[in-house]
Parts: sequence; structure tokens; C-alpha cells
Amino acid sequence: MKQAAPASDDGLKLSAWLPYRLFLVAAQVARPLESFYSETFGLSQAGWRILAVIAERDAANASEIGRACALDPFAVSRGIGQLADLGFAVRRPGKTDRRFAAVSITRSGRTAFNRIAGLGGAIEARLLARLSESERNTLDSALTRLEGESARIDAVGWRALLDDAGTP
Amino acid sequence: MKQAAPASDDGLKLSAWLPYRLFLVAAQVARPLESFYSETFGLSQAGWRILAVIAERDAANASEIGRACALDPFAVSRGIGQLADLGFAVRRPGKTDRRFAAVSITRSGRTAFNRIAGLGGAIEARLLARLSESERNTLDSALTRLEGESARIDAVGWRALLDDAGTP
DNA sequence: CACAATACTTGCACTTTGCAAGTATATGTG
DNA sequence: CACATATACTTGCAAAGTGCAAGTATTGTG
Repeated sequence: MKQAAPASDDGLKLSAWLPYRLFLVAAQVARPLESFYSETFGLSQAGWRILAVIAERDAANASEIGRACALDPFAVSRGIGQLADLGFAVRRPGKTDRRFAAVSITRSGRTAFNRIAGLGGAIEARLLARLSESERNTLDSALTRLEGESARIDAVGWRALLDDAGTP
Repeated sequence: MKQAAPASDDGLKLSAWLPYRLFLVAAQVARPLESFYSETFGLSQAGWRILAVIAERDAANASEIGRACALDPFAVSRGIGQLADLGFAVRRPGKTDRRFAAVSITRSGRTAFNRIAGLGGAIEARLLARLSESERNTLDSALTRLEGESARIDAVGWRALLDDAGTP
């Protein structure tokens, strides 16, 4: 917990606030990758995320994809539509239950994925190069817990968060 | 018949890819805060960022604000306009050079800021509660270096990144 | 004083997003 | 077996956000 610093404000300094710092790194690192896949393949961010999911998980349905890359059903539907238009994915009705579509990556989809993943890997490597071995391990395990906690924070909503803050 | 062929991919697993993990935490944590300030005050994300900047830095001009919260001049101008409409900020022409506007937070702007910052602090506290003291220190120093490296990554663009990847 | 430079600001086209309503399929229920 | 209900998307459209060209106001320069 923090101490309130100057007279009248609650002492939240944007540049030192953990969520903003995480956002900044994520946003700055996402921009070059995003211009790459959007200029090169005409992919949207949702399209790229879905491509990455179906690259490692064949014949996924829309809800699985949404869960795996944190997209709502609308975005997933549109993203799959985009990938299908580009020839990077195909959707077939599911074998047993035809309400579920089975989405699979195509050969050219995988080629595109590999090119984007190459750049993604290079970016990650540059970031990791700035950290020591032990820092990487700490960051890895810390991020795992932060992922869990942020999911809970998201799930409970701001009303509950303010209540908790009032009764510590 | 098609086979899932993970043999041929570059092994970038979205859920283990550092930039995605940072993005996920940042996005999940930003959502409740965003719905709070947008429902309660009608603030946009840019509006909130600018409010946070002028809460700690009085009479800033638009470029300073943009630099402090990573917004382009258009977004800053519109955000300030929104804050002015809401009565959370005022802009006056600068004392010496009247091209520069001096943006200041109003009393009601500070009240709003304090309410949002309260929730922001509660969110950060929940995240930090998941980490040990030494993890917080490691995360803090690691993030500082990641901020620097991500700014460089953003600055050089994807062409340079791919060249580097080819010639290590 | 003409002209360029700076610091925003606005208008407008274009894109993205959120959500209501729609389609197709499956699963009870009387 | 008809019919209501539920599930899994999908589409249409309006609202919101974004990007950029052009505009305004002000200051520096030859």
C-alpha cells in the first residue's frame, strides 16, 4: 500500500503505477508487430491473436478461441471471417454438434504465422536480453500470479473493488 | 484428411509470450477502472490519462502532457477538450508564449481524480499483495529496463527488428 | 513586413466496437 | 412430434474512436 504524498491528492503517479507501466511496455512492443502484420498481411490484432491460437490448437471452436486469447464472441467471429477471407483459416461445421464450427489454419496461414512469430520472437528476445536469468524466473512466476489476480479483478468489477478498499 | 502439424511452426505460444502476458494483465486490470470512470464521469481513457498527468503537474502544455502519457497531439487536444467540457480542467494561453496552452486541473477535476486514483490504488494493491517484497523490487527494476527497451523497439520499427534477427 | 516555424485545433473520412436482433442447430417437455 | 428453450455463433447498424489534411493563432527570422 502507498502513502499519500502531496497535500490534496491520492498520490497516484501515473508513471509509477504498476498497471500503467505494464500497459506502456505492452503497447510500445505491440506497435511494431502490429504495423508489420497489418501492412504485410492486412491482419487486425484480433486476426493475429486468433491465428496464433489456431496455429497451436487445431479445429478449435469460437468459444475456445475466445477463451484462449481474451476476445469476445463478436470479435472472434469477425476475426475468423477475416482469416477466412485472407485464406489463412477455414471453418467447417463441427462433427457431432454442427453449432460449433471447427476452425483450422491453412498452409498459407501457417506461413504467415511463422513470419509474424519470427518477429514476435525477436522482440521477446530483445526484452529478455535486458534481464538476468534470475530476473526472468522471478518475472515469469510473478506474471503467473498477476495473471490470476488480474482475472479476478476483472471478474469482480469496480463496485466490489471499492467495497474491499473501504473495508480492509 | 488434414493433420494438425505443430512440427512446422516457429513455436511461439501466445500464452507464454512475454508481450502477450504483459498485455493481458494490463488489459484485464484496465477494464474495471475504465468502466468506473466512463460510467461515473463520462471520461475516455485519454481523458483519464491526461487528468492523472495534470493532477501532479500544474499548468502543463499539450506536448508535455502527450509525452507524459504517450498520447499523440490530436488525442491530447481532444482529451483536454473533454476535460474542459466536464469542468475538470481549464486551459489558458501561456504567459510568455501564447501558442502554448497552460492546462490546469480544477477542484472538481481533482475530486474526480482522487476517486479514480482510489480505485486505481486498490487495484494496484491487490496485484502487489500477490508478490513478495523481493519480487516487487525485482519487478520494479526489471520493468524499468523493459520500458527503456520497449521504447527502443518501438522507435526502430519492424524492418530494423527483422534485420537484427537475421544478423545476430 | 513577408514568410517560415511552432503549437495546437478542427473537420471529415474511415475503422473499430458494442449491442440488438437474427440464423442455425440441439435439447428438453407435454 | 410439435413447440418452447437453450446454445453457438453471425450480422447489421449506430456510436465511439482514429488518422490525417487542412486551418487558426502566435512567434521567430531575414
